[in-house]
Amino acid sequence: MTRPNRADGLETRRAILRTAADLASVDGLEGITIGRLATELGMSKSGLFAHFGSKEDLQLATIEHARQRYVDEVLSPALSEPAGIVRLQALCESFLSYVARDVFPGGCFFAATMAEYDGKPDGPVRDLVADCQEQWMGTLERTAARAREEGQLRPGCDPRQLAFELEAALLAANWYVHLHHDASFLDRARQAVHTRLTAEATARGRTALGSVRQRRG
Amino acid sequence: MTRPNRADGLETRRAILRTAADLASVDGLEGITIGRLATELGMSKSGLFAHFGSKEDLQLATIEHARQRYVDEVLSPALSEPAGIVRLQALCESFLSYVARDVFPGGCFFAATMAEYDGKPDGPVRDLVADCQEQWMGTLERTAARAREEGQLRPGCDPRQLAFELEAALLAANWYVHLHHDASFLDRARQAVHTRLTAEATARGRTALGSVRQRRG
DNA sequence: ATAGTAGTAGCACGATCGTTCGTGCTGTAC
DNA sequence: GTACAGCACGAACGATCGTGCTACTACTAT
Repeated sequence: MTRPNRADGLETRRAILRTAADLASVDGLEGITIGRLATELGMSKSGLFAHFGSKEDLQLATIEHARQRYVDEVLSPALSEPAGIVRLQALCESFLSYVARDVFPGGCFFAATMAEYDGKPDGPVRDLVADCQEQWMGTLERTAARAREEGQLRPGCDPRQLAFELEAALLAANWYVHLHHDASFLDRARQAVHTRLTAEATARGRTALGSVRQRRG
Repeated sequence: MTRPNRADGLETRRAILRTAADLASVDGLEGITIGRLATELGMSKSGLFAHFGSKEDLQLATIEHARQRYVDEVLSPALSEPAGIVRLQALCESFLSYVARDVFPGGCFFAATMAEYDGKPDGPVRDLVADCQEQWMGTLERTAARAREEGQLRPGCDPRQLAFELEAALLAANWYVHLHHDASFLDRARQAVHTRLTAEATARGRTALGSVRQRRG
């Protein structure tokens, strides 16, 4: 049995947040309970609670933890691809892979929390959730805009509209995969992304996408 | 003050379910509380509870009530349009209108409950929610299939894929309208539906869609 | 060796959860 | 007029909620 060390606090805190994020992806951020969380981690309610000033603080910290996990699992891999349409495609595929890999047990953490808070009145938690969502959509949009600048997308293409439609397919896949226990919805989303991208792509854009596919195939 | 009549039971039950569905669209079906519901309706917890054998029964009844409202507000209006691509378009527009009209205060009831239960283990409530979702997607799919039979959609068009992509746009609009308090996402979805339908439509299909648009001015 | 600090546990609080029970009122049926 | 069914109520149950307060332990710094 390891005794608590000087630096165990941060370690414990991390473990709490990891478990909290996992639980929240299933039961929602409001569904998290200090008691359940403590039981899950084999510690006392009060011991756990002492790491946070309030449940709201815990929720906010959980979101930040999940954001970091999202960056590591979805954003970072895709950012190694060249900016433009290839990266845009990579972002979509990265998200679908993240869903397929069950990075969070209940599906995408942010999809779950967005759905949980979208009808609720404003508040710190809701605001942070909305901010995360906005940031992700912004990434898609900026990547699409860059692709258009590179001449890979039609000049008339609306980056925000394209981001909206891509994100819609990704979100729908996330829901249906879990709701119907059917991973084939990931391929439906891939199909949708492919259709949408090639429809908006210029010849140069299609070439860029094609060369990636060849490099991988 | 009205005294209870012989038939007041059903009336009260209906009022309970109406309020329960409204609350659930905001806070989720698990977020419903007998106490809050009773307070909201100005009656006692026990009096309310007596109408249902358990909270789960209340949840199931709430879903059935919401399903009826959905039929009235979304399905029925669209079913007066001629079968095929016109009806498919009408179903999408009907859904967007239903979101815009705030039929449920927290956005689409079924989007909210689907998101709430998609990561949870099976159970009667989850199963019913999944069934509702499947039925709606099935309606979109069958309508698309019919449109293809009518020669309004390309022979190579996959009705289920099309239904998935349309539904994705509708769902995304539902989330973002409320999350960002920005009704313009409804137009984003309209744009997506239009793009998708015209891309899959034959000349005959486009004519059918066009004549409707003209008829409406 | 001593004081101080970080981390955890124990215990208790008021509130609220879903649920049960007994009671009373009202309108209908005999 | 009396019995009954339908409906709602208040009180109370054990459980769990978020949140404090106190005490103990292990480590660090002096």
